[in-house]
Amino acid sequence: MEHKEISKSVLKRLPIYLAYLKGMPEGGSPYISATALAAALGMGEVQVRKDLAMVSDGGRPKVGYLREGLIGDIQQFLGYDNLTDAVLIGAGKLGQALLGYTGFQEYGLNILAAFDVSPSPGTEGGKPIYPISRLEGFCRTYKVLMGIITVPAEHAQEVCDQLIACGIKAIWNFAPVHLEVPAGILVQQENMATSLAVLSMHLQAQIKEKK
Amino acid sequence: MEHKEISKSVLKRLPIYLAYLKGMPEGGSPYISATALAAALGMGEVQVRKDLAMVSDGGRPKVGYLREGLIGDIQQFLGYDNLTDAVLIGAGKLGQALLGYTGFQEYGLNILAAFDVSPSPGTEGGKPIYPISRLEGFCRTYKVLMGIITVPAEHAQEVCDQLIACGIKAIWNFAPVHLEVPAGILVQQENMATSLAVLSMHLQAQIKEKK
DNA sequence: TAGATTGTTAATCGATTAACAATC
DNA sequence: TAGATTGTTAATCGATTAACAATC
Repeated sequence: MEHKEISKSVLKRLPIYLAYLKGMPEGGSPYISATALAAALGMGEVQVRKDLAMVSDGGRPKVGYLREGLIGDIQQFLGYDNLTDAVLIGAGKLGQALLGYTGFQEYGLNILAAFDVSPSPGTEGGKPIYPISRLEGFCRTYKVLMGIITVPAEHAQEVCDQLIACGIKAIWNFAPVHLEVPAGILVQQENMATSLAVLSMHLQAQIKEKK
Repeated sequence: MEHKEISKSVLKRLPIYLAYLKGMPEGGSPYISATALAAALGMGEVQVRKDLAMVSDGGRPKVGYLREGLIGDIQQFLGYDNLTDAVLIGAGKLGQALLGYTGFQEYGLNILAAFDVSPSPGTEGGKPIYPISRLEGFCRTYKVLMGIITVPAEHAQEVCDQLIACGIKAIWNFAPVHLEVPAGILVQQENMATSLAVLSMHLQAQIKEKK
């Protein structure tokens, strides 16, 4: 299916559908309707239908989508069928957690190695940890396009600049700072504080209500 | 300042302003304007001004906001001035990373303890790890309202149900599954797959362009 | 004063939702 | 056929942006 223009909000919902579809119990019907998917995920029926129509044309009236086919279509759309190689900078607790997480393969992400200013020698989850001095050579050799930043906030910009100098085009930033980058480089900010703010407000409202 | 109705999108930007304001170098002007803040963060000038107006009335024409005062206003608005106690379920890599992260205090979050089905005895980052059997007693004793789920996807719903049974009102879920909860309970989904999707699409577009 | 900045009111934009026609 | 489901077109809603008046 040809890609139409797609909004960021649709893009963010696709992995949610994908996770649900993959997690469905085997043995049931091989079909799933947008209606059923919407109900299971607590989302709007029309929204789901529209989203699915954007990535797949396998929908059949009265029947719905073939589950397997839909999974394939979403994966292909998201580019999960060809793995993206990435490097991770900062092998602290969070960095190690990400390194050790085996689920990223399913999302098309393949972390090749980690880099750290003072790497405790050895590997983590089967992935090597190198000194940061070897970063550029590594990135050039393997033509790495994605970098994951898990260093403390105060070093994030510096690391970011290094990654860009190494030819990286997409950055997944877990440090709670805004990164300044040239045009053409995408920064995806993973901001825990943002999520916390939403939760915190909810609890405040709860507590107030109780009074 | 009295709280007006606030949209989720504003709520998500406030912590970003806060982080920047806190990280500003000392010694400069004690004032900061919405204009300057917008420029530094690469955001719309009017948007920032409107957001700030929502949480503070310390803005003075020609001068801007007193940095200290603005920090205080945002923190108060987000409820970061009184700590929220939380429990964490699932002391795997990710759970340990969160337990060990000292920065949450700044966001008003205080993780009291972690729980796990088979806890390796001892503590992590000064926080105790208990067997899950002690969860309910603990939550009741300390009147905990927030739970953080870092267990594998297949156990997330079960843990979620337990937390709710313990009186928890807000859940921060790191497992990549949709949680079914009764009304009045807030689930904040921390979905890495979502961020990855955005990055993945960007790289695909990049690669295509190159051809 | 002039100019930078604030806060507000109106216009635009985009995404979600509702209504409906098409299909098996 | 009747009914469930699809996909599309139009209406609504909300958030962002633009224009402007107010202030020090």
